[in-house]
Amino acid sequence: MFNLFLQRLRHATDLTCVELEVFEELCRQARDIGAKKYLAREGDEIASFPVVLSGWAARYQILRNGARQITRLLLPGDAFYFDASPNGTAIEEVVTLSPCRVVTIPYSDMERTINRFPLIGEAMLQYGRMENAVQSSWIVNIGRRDALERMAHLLCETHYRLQIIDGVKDGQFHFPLTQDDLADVLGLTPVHINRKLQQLRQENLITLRSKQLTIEDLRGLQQIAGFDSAYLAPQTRPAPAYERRPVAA
Amino acid sequence: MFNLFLQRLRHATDLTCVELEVFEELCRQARDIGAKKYLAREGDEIASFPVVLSGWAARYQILRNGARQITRLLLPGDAFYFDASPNGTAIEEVVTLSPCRVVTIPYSDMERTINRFPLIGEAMLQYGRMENAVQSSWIVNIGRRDALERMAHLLCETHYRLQIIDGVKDGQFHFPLTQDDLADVLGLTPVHINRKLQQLRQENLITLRSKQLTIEDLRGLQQIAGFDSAYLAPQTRPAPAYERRPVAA
DNA sequence: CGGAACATTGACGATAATCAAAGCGAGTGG
DNA sequence: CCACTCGCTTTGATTATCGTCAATGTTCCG
Repeated sequence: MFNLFLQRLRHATDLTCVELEVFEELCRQARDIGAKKYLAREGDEIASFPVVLSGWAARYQILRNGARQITRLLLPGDAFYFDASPNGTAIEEVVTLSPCRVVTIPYSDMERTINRFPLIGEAMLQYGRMENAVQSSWIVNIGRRDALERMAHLLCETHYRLQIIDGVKDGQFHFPLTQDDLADVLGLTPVHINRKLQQLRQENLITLRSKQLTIEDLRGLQQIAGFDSAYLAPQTRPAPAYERRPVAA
Repeated sequence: MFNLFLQRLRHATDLTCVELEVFEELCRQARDIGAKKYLAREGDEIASFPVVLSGWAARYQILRNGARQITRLLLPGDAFYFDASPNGTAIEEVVTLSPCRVVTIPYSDMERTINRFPLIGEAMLQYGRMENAVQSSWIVNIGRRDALERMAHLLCETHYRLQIIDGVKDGQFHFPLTQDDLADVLGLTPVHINRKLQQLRQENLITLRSKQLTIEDLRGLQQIAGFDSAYLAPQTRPAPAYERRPVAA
């Protein structure tokens, strides 16, 4: 199986086949995990570097009143806690939204690989920046777009991110989120999600049946969402020396 | 003047006086900037490392319809584009919300300092993680809290972040945001902000006059907000080797 | 076949947005 | 020193988006 985390990284920087193969090696023992499995509980120590190789997961927080807000979608190739410190404490939990294959890479292996292939380290920084950009765009999305625009924007973003890892065929892809999940991503209620989905369908923008999503009119969706993929695109210029930190062995 | 960026970093990791002094050196030529100055325009190249030494600024995005969403508040000691690549392109603009003192540190100086004092590099990683945690919490805040809770949470967060840099005296601090600014932080309208502020005042939780904010009842505010400062606290454990990347000279 | 999870529908209610006008306050210029 | 202005805040009336509640369908899966 091709390593999707690397493919994400590869989107950011040119990695050679050698580097890809080495990294592949790290992912020997991926394990399968079912849907709705809770993979980290609040307060757990982050002792390694888990990556989703296939399937979808989500990071979320729960409020006192039981409300849930999903703060990131983890698509195939995404790291659980890229933004967190190893040895740190998880303040956000992760749940799988579909059956997943997950690798847990020991930090020591990570280190070694980055040492041998600095480009991988650089690609990881790039990947981290993309994650940040997505976080910002979610704030804008939830803060300033109405329900329909929000949905449309999320679909455009997801479509784009899946394309990077060849997860889209003819504008069609696997979309395992329930309407409850969608509600918790977009800060709305399931009922409202339902109605807005119907609206998107009626306007022939999307088809969504049995977790299979087809973007019928990408332009139209992007138009509604005001979607501009610039924030998801990698920075083309090479990072300066001080960011290319080789890892101490 | 004491370097507030370093004080932020210092909150994360123990830095010695020597390190502080060296960094101080970098900030010789800070410059004063008035309120409502736009410090980066969309598409500008990020050619150096600007830091707010005093005053407040904000990173934001503008939508087609003219709506603005602020995605981060830059308090004294915060870096403009910590999450972005040097040589990258700014997709978010920055505006000062009060008169500011800003230093623009050349990346070369940055590099040199981090090389000499790896702890500073480590502290910067820690700082970056805190920024990410704040971003996540904003998503939760805007997505799942009602107007009053949102306001309360923002005030708690800001209060906490200012405390770190000794910016609070007796629960009182300078709060330069207009109600329009607040609206663009919290994803609401100015009119609604006004009404909710009055509510907080009536319940004797805060006093806000001529940009001076007093937290009259911190417990009460935290209670309303469901505020837990854990996400803002530094990770106590040392970072593992692979994150302590010394910078190549 | 039966049950559970998920999707859909309708009626109603609440929070927040919109529109528009009036008040306030600090700084400016005559 | 006072009137004037401009930006900001406050207020009221009305509207709309979205939430809530509850019931009914549908799909999936053992």
